[in-house]
Amino acid sequence: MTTDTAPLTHIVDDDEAIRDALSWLFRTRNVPCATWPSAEAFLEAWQLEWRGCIVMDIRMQGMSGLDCSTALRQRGSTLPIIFITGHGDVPMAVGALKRGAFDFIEKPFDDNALVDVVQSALDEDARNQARRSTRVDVAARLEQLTGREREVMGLILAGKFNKVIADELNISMRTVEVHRARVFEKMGVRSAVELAQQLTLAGLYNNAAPLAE
Amino acid sequence: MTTDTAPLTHIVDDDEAIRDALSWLFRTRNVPCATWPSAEAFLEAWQLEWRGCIVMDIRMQGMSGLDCSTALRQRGSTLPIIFITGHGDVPMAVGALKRGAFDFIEKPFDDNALVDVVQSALDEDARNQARRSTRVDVAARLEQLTGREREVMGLILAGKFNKVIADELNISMRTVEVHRARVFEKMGVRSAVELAQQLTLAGLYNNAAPLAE
DNA sequence: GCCGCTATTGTGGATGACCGCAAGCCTGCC
DNA sequence: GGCAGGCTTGCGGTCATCCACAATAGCGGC
Repeated sequence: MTTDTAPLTHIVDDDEAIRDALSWLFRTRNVPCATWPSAEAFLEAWQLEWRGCIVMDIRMQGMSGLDCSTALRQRGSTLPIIFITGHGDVPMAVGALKRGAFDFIEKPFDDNALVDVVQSALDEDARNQARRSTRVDVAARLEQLTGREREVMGLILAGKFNKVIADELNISMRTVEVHRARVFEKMGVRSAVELAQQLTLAGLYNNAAPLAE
Repeated sequence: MTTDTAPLTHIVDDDEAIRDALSWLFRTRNVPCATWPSAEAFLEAWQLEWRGCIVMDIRMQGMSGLDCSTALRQRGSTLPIIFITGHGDVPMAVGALKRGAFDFIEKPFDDNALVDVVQSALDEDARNQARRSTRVDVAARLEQLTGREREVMGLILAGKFNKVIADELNISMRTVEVHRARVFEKMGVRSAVELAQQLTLAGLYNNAAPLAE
């Protein structure tokens, strides 16, 4: 549980000279970083909890940077990725960005510009972190619910009265009350309003209440 | 109120030959389109309600495509913009995409590819439309609320009891009830739960209820 | 068989939400 | 001055929610 989740800038490049240069650059600017000699090495070590950003060459021996980013996204990573390339073209850059890359920089690059970009990538990751952690938290709470409780919760969020819920589930009102109380307890809220806010905010329950009239 | 809101693909280019070619291409593919000889002309005619997408040359006489997109965004347009360029470079493409462009295509382009991109841009606009219209709708309803009603609504969304709200506002419970009813009525909901969902979904009220424990 | 978890139900009471009816006060506008 | 709109309040009643106390029952695991 003592996982190191401090933001880290990951340098992924198969060229040792570049790795060293970037590493030196970031360290002198007080940006904590780590280096990886290949996409494969990084992918293997990568953990979902990692924060920070990735500075990766797009063309490498073995797995390409683009494929690496695809693999990361599939595994749920949201780390901002900054691609670096020596022989990039417009379609490649467009493709990378449309797939969610944070930036795409050509070599040779300006040291200050790169550090600035990394900084804003770190900022973005920090911002994402807040949202993500509430979502994870809410999802964990949802996991604790029993089937019946989830069922009742759905009907509560549909704005139905306990009486109606009881009818629909063919159980007594009292039972609904019990489930309702458990749902509130497990979800850590004290009212249906808070419950609705929490789930809607986390994007885990889009009831999309139709507007009247 | 009979504004024409049918999706339209706007071609903005100062080269008449290109306009004609694109116009012909889209028409033969059953993609309704309109042409504009300059960014200025388009900007002047543009209406917030317009739907569809924009295919625009990035380099034109007078205002550039990039500046035009900036102007459009400032005025609230969310129309997807596809840039076309004959002399683009990577930084230009990256800049355009990071500012929200939908795509960035180099000349010469493949007809089929362009039509595909336009199609997906139109799809995206249609998707956005749903979200936007509910947000606009909710915003309009919020406008109708009186100051006091907004105040009460805030406390309702904070999950407080009428009694507490009455205390905090130094008014009677009955008054709170009246405001509460008016809020529900004007917002077109029938319960606090629906209210919370509607506002949270529209992103117009982020109460960010803190998780317990 | 006992334990833990889940689902179920009842009674009765306290508290809160919602509503119709009625009405007083103040402000800005014609 | 009258009128509209907003803010205020009281009364009395209905309906819904929440909760403590109490209890039954099925299911899977030790």
